[in-house]
Amino acid sequence: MRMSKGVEWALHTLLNLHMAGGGPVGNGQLAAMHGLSATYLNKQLQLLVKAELLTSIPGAHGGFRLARGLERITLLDVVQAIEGDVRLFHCAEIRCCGRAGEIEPQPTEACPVKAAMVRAEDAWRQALAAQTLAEIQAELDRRPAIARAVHTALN
Amino acid sequence: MRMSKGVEWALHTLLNLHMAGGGPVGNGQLAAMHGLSATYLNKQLQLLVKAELLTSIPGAHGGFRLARGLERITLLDVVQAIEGDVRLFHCAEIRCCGRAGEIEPQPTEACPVKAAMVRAEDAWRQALAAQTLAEIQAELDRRPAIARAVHTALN
DNA sequence: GGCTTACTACTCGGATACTGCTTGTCCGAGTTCAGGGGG
DNA sequence: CCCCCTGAACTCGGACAAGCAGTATCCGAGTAGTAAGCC
Repeated sequence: MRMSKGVEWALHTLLNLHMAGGGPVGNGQLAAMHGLSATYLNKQLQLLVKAELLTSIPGAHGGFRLARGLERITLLDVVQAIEGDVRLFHCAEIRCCGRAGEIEPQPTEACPVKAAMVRAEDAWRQALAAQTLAEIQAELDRRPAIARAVHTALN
Repeated sequence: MRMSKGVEWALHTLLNLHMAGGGPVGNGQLAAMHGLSATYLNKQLQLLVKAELLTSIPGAHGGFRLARGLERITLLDVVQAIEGDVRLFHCAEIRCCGRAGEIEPQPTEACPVKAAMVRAEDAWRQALAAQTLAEIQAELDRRPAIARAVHTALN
């Protein structure tokens, strides 16, 4: 039960794209920014494109660009784009198998175990959806020197 | 990012042990209850023993027994026992690698990305810790016939 | 000199191997119970 | 009749394979810029 490291890569890369200023930035530069594998980062960025968080510009001087402002991108958007299905607990309905299935073959009500786990996961998802990348960027902006350095490094 | 199915197995088995009445129940019977692989279920139950949620009685007529009442077992206890480390997001501190590392080699403050993800996970863990198995059992007790059937099946 | 055209370099995008964890299985150590033999 | 001993059956416990998702990599398709050639 470990989240893919692609999520961390995607989050930092989205922030870097914002600090870059809006112009398209190539995959190679974005990877070099954090010493990542360029080809694998590309895979993650393609997922972000598919989720319509990024737009890709092919050809020379192409690259990736934010599809919308950071204030319109939540943590849940990023996690969902990279991980796909964000459900942690998958109920296999084992309560209807084996001897328990003989007792109650057709589940008349929802599984209480599943319901409890879903409640907890909803709290997680709501917390993810409540935080936008703009808020994280605001934290980074408390040290403007870094933001400026990133900007020059990517331009 | 999928939770081990051992969590579902453990939750249902703990509830079954409660309905069994307190006497030790063998691993084979517990597995047959839901048509599970007995040997693999045993692996999960050993984790619960190590977490002190269950006690094991060796020898003939032995088995597993709840170490404490359901009202003192939370969902977080079970998830933590099976999954071990319950942190979903592992920050690799990539902000200090590559060219970004040249800008800020020594992180003076906590990583805002990590902090945001941890906040969301804390909401999840709190929601897990807030729900006990006794509350789930209360839902099941709304149909006493099933609880009785499980009791007789395990005795 | 200006326009067309072919070439090159660079980009994204999907198809292809490798690794580690989850899942599943097996066999051994230990304990309890039952039955038989002896006192 | 009671006690002891031996055996067997059953249990847990850890060590040993198979499958699959995550990880990493490579190569092809496409586009923009550039430079040369032609009008």
